[in-house]
This record gives sequence, structure tokens and C-alpha cells, in this order.
Amino acid sequence: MPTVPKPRRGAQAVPPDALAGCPFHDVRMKLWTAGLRPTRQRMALGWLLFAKGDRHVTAEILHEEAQASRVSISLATIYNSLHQFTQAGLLREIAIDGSRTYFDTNVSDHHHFLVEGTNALIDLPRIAIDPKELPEPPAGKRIARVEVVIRLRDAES
Amino acid sequence: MPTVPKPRRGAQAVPPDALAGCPFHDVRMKLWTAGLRPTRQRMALGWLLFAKGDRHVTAEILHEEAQASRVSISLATIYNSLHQFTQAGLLREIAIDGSRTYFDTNVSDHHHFLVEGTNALIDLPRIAIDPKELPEPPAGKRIARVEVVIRLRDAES
DNA sequence: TTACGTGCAAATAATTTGCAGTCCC
DNA sequence: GGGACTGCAAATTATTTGCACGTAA
Repeated sequence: MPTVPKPRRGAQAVPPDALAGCPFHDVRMKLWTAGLRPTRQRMALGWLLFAKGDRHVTAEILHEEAQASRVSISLATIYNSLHQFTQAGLLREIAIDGSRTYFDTNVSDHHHFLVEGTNALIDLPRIAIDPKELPEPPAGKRIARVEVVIRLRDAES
Repeated sequence: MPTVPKPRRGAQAVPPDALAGCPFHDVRMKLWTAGLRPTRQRMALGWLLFAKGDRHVTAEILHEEAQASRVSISLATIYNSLHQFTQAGLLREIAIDGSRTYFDTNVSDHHHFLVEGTNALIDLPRIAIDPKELPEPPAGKRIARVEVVIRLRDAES
């Protein structure tokens, strides 16, 4: 069972260091402030995930990348880590149909193009969704999030 | 392997009868015009799916309902039938995350509320999405569909 | 009759979990 | 040292497929 510790008390206030700009320290800091121990595996995954700008990955893809980087991490640990990162707010699960789960390193409020066939995801340039345009939620409920997926197909077909 | 025959030639032009209003004949006609043989199993499923207005179902739910109706249909056949219905345009798959696939009997252009926790789906009153508001698709691609999911959470939490 | 359909059981695929051993603080 | 973490293998869950048999046209 994956263990998800609570965020470290006061971590935000007393970060271990502030060598911003160095990817290694950045990842360590991300983990630290999230209350996750910077283990070898999590550092490696953090490196793969956050050092290259915004990404959309599946557990399988990350696993392959780790192996390509000669870092040995079991698939189970990758799943566990992805969920821990998600709970810590470092990642976001993306809701598209299809059997596999995608994780997005861009946790800001945004939406996606989904290319049919390849299942590739592309961040949308921000489209503003006016809350006033949205329908009223049923009684007792509030809107937690709006997710928009724009499916793309080859132009000629 | 599920076989999905092409729509019956000229079926639209020469429907077997036109007793609209009778659910039994309506389902039979739906299948007929879709080019699907009205077998006992498909008739039963069509009955469950289309006789009660718009519905959101999983294969599992349909299976339980069929058993509750004392109709014996294997789960494999339910999966096959759901996909055949979908290909025939009688159903639509809904893209939400989560492990199971939902099918919607409302195939018109619309969107959904998704209640967190129960995973219940609720059709949205039509919200117009202005095509002019949408971002430009990448070169060589066109927009096939826009899907909006509004996640709901209990108001107090 | 004969291709289309169906049920069953086995096969996949993605993901999760139990647990014994390892590592960080 | 002790709880947090990891790897592995087995377990789950959702879905698909192969194939022998059944059935609608």
C-alpha cells in the first residue's frame, strides 16, 4: 500500500536551500516541500517529469524512459510515485477515455487537444471559461473543476 | 470476434413496419435500420437501454439489469453489443477518467456533470460552445468533437 | 442453409496490493 | 532504530478474444 505522508510541517517556511535554476535542487525542493522523501527513485522520476517542461505521461512511458536512462525502477513504484505526486499537487490526472491514465506535469488550469489515433495530448492555449456561462450545479453541489477535451482528426478524413 | 455488418442496404427506405410509439417495435426498428439483426439478446438490451429515456450505463450495470429482468445474457455479449450499438450510432462512449467505460443513450451533442464520489453522470442543459471561441487546431487537423465534463463536489467540503 | 450471433472460458492489459527487505532521517 | 519506501509477485478489475454451438433470414 502506498504511504502518503502529510506535507512536512513548516517545510514551505524553511526550505533546505534555494539553489533555484539547478534542476537537481529544484526537484529535491519540490519533493521536500511536498513532504515526500527525496529517495533515489523519486528523484529520478522527478527529473524525468519536471526537467523538460510540460509533459503528458503514462506509467508505461515513464517506466520506459527510466529504463532508457539506466535507472531501475519497478512499474509498481512508478504507479505509487505518480499517485503520490498527484496527491501532493505536483501532477494532475487527465480525464480522457481510453484504458490508460495520463498524468500532466502542468497543474495550472488548462485544457487539451486530443489527437485521435495517436492519443497524443496537446495543451490548449488558455481558453477562458466564463463561470457565468456555466450551468447551475444541482442543489448541494458545487463545481470543482471544468475539463474540456477537443478531439482532433486528420483534416482530410 | 464481434462482427459488425454494414447497414442494411436500403433499410431506411423500406422499414419493416412503422408502429412508432410501441417500444417493442421501436427497438426492433432501431436495430433494423442500423443493420443489426434483432436477436433476443439485442432486443432485450435495446429495451433496457432505450425504453426509459436518456441513460448512462456501464457494461456491468446493464448486465445486472438484464439479470434482474430474468434475461440471461453473458457479459461478453453485452460488451460486444454495446460496441456494435456504438458503431451503429445508437450509443456514444463518454470520455471520463476512471477505469470503466460509460455509454450514453443520448447521442445528440451535449455535455455532462460528473458527481465525484458516486461517479454519477448528469446530462447538461445545452451549453452552447461557440466555434469561434475555440482555439485553432494544429495544421492538418480538424476538430472532431468538443467534450466538456464539469466535476461536482459536495457544496460544504 | 449459412453467415451472423452468442456463451463460455481463457487471454489481455492496466493497475493495485501484500509483504519482506532496504534506506533515509 | 524505526518508520518511510521499494521491488516483486500475486491479485484485481475491466475488457477482449477464440471457438464450438445456436439461430435468424
